[in-house]
Amino acid sequence: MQNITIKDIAKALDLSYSTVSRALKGSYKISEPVRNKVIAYANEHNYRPNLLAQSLKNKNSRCIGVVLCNIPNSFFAEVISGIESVAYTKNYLVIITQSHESYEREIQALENLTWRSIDGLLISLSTETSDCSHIAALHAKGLPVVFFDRVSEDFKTHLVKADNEGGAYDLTNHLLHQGYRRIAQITSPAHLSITQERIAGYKKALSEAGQPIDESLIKYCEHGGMLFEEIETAVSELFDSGNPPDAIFAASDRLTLGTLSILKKMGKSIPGDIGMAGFSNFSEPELFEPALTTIKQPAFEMGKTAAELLIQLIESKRPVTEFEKKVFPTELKARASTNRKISVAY
Amino acid sequence: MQNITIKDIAKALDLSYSTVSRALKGSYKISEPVRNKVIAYANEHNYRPNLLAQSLKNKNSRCIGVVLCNIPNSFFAEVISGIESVAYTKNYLVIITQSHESYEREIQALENLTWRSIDGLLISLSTETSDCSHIAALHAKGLPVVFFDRVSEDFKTHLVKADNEGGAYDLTNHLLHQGYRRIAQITSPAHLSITQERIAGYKKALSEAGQPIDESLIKYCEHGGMLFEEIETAVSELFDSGNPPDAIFAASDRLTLGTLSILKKMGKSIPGDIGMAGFSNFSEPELFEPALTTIKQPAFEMGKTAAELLIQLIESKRPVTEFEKKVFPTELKARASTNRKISVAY
DNA sequence: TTGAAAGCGCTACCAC
DNA sequence: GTGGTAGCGCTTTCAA
Repeated sequence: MQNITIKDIAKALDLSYSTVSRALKGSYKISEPVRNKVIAYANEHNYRPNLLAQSLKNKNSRCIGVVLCNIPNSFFAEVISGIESVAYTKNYLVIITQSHESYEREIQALENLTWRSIDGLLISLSTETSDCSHIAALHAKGLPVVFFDRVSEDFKTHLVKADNEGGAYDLTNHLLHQGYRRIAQITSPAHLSITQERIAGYKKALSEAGQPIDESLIKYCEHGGMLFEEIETAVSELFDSGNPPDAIFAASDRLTLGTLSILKKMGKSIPGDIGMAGFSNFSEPELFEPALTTIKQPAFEMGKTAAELLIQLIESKRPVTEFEKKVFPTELKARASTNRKISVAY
Repeated sequence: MQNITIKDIAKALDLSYSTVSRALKGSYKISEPVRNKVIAYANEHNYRPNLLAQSLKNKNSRCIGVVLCNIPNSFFAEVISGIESVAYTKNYLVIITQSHESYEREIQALENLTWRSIDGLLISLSTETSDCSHIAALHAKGLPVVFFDRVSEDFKTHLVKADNEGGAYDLTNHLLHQGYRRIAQITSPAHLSITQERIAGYKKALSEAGQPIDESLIKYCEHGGMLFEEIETAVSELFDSGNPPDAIFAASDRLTLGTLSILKKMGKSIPGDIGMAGFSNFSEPELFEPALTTIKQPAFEMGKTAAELLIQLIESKRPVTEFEKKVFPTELKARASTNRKISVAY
């Protein structure tokens, strides 16, 4: 497992360590022939600088840390691909850690990452996180941070998110156009930015259509659907109320699949008895029964942009003072689950 | 971003570096009072050893590298969770890299990982990989390696896999019991261990049932379904032959979803026109139309075991000479997609 | 243009 | 038990 080192090259070529080091870095203060000789030898013997030693010396690691709720989630899995695509070309390593929607584990993940010395952080907050002081502390110490998806507006840094309000607005409008009137939203905890935005878009569409807003139709899942039971509770509360909804709009990937699963178990006919749609990045929503109407976020692009902004921050010579807030449009794909016209009883 | 170091502690407590270092490691050669004093001071000032420095010195990194085809795949996503669950408790960091089913990228990923100094490697081969000399080189240099899922039998090391033959056998048997007779298999490239095993199980079941084996019913997808077109080609070849199948068995997650999608696009009635089932770890296969019969692998357990075996290898004092081959049973879940009795025309 | 040497933070060997 | 010191591989002053 041992690689050739600068010392080996120096010895072989009868040069000093520093000369070799400089030649390898392409310093101008080295004569052509020496530089060429060193580089040739290095290539020939497959020299690779020891990153650990470099990092120790330079106090950087060429690693970026990612904290998100969980990998199997199709939205985040795509985001990761986006992040990796740029990290790969810029020669950064991506270290992914999962918070599993727990504030505790988010803190642990962060500690672990900083302990391992990362050059920058990409984070999407866990559903439990309302206090961001653990992140603020790192940010204050100078760690570059970029938020994506579930962001905090309290930081002077870049933000990457989807147009959650627009997506929720589009989806609610679509449901209204299909003739649904009592539209429920099953959503994440109220303190999350994404929740607030998705509710705002929903209310905006209802208001514009002259529809009443019934707060009892909005069900918050405190663990973002990590606990299947909380989705079950939300759904049964909706149906057990005297005035059940005629459509459900689920505000995240997990909530969407969970709700669909519960509705089917209850024997509800979709889209006849009830319309069903939600935010989801699952790759094949048309395979579901019924094919699922979704709001899709450009997850790959979001990951890509977040990573680009972060690396820009990391590599910037002078302190950055202008920060961007990138908002990506979402895409509504109407399918059978909200289409009363092709409704089939089964 | 600066943490307190051993030197700071030594200075503050008027001790030597080495004493502090030893006290922190809980060495027996340190007097109680000194040790306690050091530990108290360290805790109070939130001392964290610099891992980079430790790694440089000890020539280990407490990182394990993982190479797999791609993260969004539900099987691998679960495997990752399993790996992380043990890495987390053993205090290892998991670095995941994707080969995207490309031999080239697998080599690059491996180079990147070793350059970053990992203590051990968990790998599932890409579909393109038939020559394992890149891995053999690292293994020969002393890097602990554990194969999972798509393994190579050419190494003296631990292997973790599913009972692919048993799973394929069970599924084929199930199809036979449902009355299907011309059962096709859409599968990965022939050189992969998983392919060979899944075909063996399939053939065994057919033979035992006295059914003929028709090689033209086995379709290999050279890229494991990464290219949607190769699945389309496979399916259309099956149907365009004079003698089409009455059931299809897809041998991986991606192939299963791809095939289902194509059959639906073709307007085939499942399970009436054709039965459909496959290997898949997708979390909600009952949401599909029709609910999908699957062979599920214990992905989490497999990841967990692979990581445990790897860490055992890494931490073993003496050279390990006895290697394990862990084979995990698969689970057949029969659902509507292979059930002719509840077949519905639509 | 090149070389010597210090030091990043840590561990381990050798004295005492 | 404790302290001094060398060295992991690299970069970077400072001299020459």
